[in-house]
Amino acid sequence: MSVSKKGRLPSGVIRAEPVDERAGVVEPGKDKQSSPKKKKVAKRRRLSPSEREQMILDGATRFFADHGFESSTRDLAERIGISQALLYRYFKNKKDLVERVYERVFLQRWSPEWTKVLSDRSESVESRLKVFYRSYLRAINEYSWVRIAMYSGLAGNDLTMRYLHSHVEGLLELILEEIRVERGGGAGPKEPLKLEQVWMLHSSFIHYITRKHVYGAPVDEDVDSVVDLNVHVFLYGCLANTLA
Amino acid sequence: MSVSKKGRLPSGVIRAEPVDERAGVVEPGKDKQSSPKKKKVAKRRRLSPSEREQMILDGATRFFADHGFESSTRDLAERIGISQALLYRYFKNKKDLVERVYERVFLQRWSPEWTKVLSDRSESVESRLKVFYRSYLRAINEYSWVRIAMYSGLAGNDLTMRYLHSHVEGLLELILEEIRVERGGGAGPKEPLKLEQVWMLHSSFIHYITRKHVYGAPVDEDVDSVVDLNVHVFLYGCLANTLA
DNA sequence: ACCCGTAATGATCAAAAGATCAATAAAAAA
DNA sequence: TTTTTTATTGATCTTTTGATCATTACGGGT
Repeated sequence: MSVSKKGRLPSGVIRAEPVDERAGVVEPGKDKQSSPKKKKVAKRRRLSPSEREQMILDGATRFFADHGFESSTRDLAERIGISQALLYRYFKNKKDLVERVYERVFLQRWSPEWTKVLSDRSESVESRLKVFYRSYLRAINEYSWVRIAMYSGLAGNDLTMRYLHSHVEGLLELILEEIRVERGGGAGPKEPLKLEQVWMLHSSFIHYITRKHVYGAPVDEDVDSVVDLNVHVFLYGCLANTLA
Repeated sequence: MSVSKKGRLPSGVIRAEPVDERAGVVEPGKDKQSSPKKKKVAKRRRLSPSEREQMILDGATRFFADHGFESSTRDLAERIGISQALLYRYFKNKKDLVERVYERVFLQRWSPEWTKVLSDRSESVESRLKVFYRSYLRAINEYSWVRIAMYSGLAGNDLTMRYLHSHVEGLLELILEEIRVERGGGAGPKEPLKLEQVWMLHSSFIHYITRKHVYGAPVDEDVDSVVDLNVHVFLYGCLANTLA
């Protein structure tokens, strides 16, 4: 199943981050013929290896986010505006390119600040959670991230899954602990708060960006207010549940 | 990128519903040779067209859920235990087969009861929500459903997205209305409950099954208690938020 | 303006994958 | 049993796709 030349995006998906095709290639005065057919006659451009590599990674990230990692290198090359052969000068093979895209998308997007924010007991847990999730969503509420995370999850990519899990789970355990501490020695808890409950809050945000970027659904675009509301509802719900 | 013969499942994914390979083919007395190599020498079996079609659809559903719709018809045929050519006797082409899988997975799994349950004002909203979500999860908390929904969402399948959306959104609006009614003329609401809030509850369940079936993460397996807890937390959280 | 190193490409190959069809062989009909 | 029907398959065709390489031509250095 190949990707047709035009209409590359799945119909129905609202592109959250429009990116012009042939990203990076500027090409000012190019009107040889007014192209009766849509034949690309782009003149060959030489870039420094590092520039070209970045351009390819950018294009590949977006392209794979759109169509998944099973799409062909030919379509990818066309999308970037280079020859297919060139891909293999910069990447050993397709698998290698895919790995690089994974890294690029995931490993760069984690802020060590988050642990600090969540641990800062001079602020209320509610406040900390709001700050954290605003920041967290600013980091991951992005077309390529969401879709590639989903594609790689479905593909069972070990690196991705291990990464997503250990890291996220760590934060959630921290959150759990902080809530417990703030509840403190109050009236005896009816039930101890469980990790699965913290997942409830987290899930609401993950699925929020999934609806937006995977299902192309219309969502409340005011991310911050969604964060504040969900955190608030969650905390007070927990209060009602864990206290007598 | 083909699917290797052994180890078809993405490593790391915990199969929630183990299904034996070559589903449906029983083959009682088949010990011609004790197969020095894993060469399939299965004797040719004739089934009625309807039986065979079902078998193919079953196999395809599971197979595509595992590996996505880009996987080859050859691997699919091998998995089912038939020749690749046979697929094309029952389905015009691959696209056609995929469509049938979509239908099978989605269109059959909606219960008209849900609207009734949610509308029954002789019960509390909390009780109704718990009953509904227990039933809803029993319907969709299933490996094939979750993964195919995700694959088709990523692919931008129109049918799927329209289906998921209009249907689900309808239920959520109903829930929203019922909560508003139950809140009724109490102390003036601080803020009117918004649909995005109901999504918070819904999301927690969707992501719960996504963690399980897409990311292969360990989750609290007691679905009913997760439902009860999340519904409870959500409702009391809303109460705190919408009432003065 | 002219080299020349190398970025970039077109041509090409082999394997994979969708699709077709004549030949085969179960199972029902005779 | 023999015949008939048609479900099933192996062989094969075409297209797609990952990957390679000799050739081309851009642009910095002189």
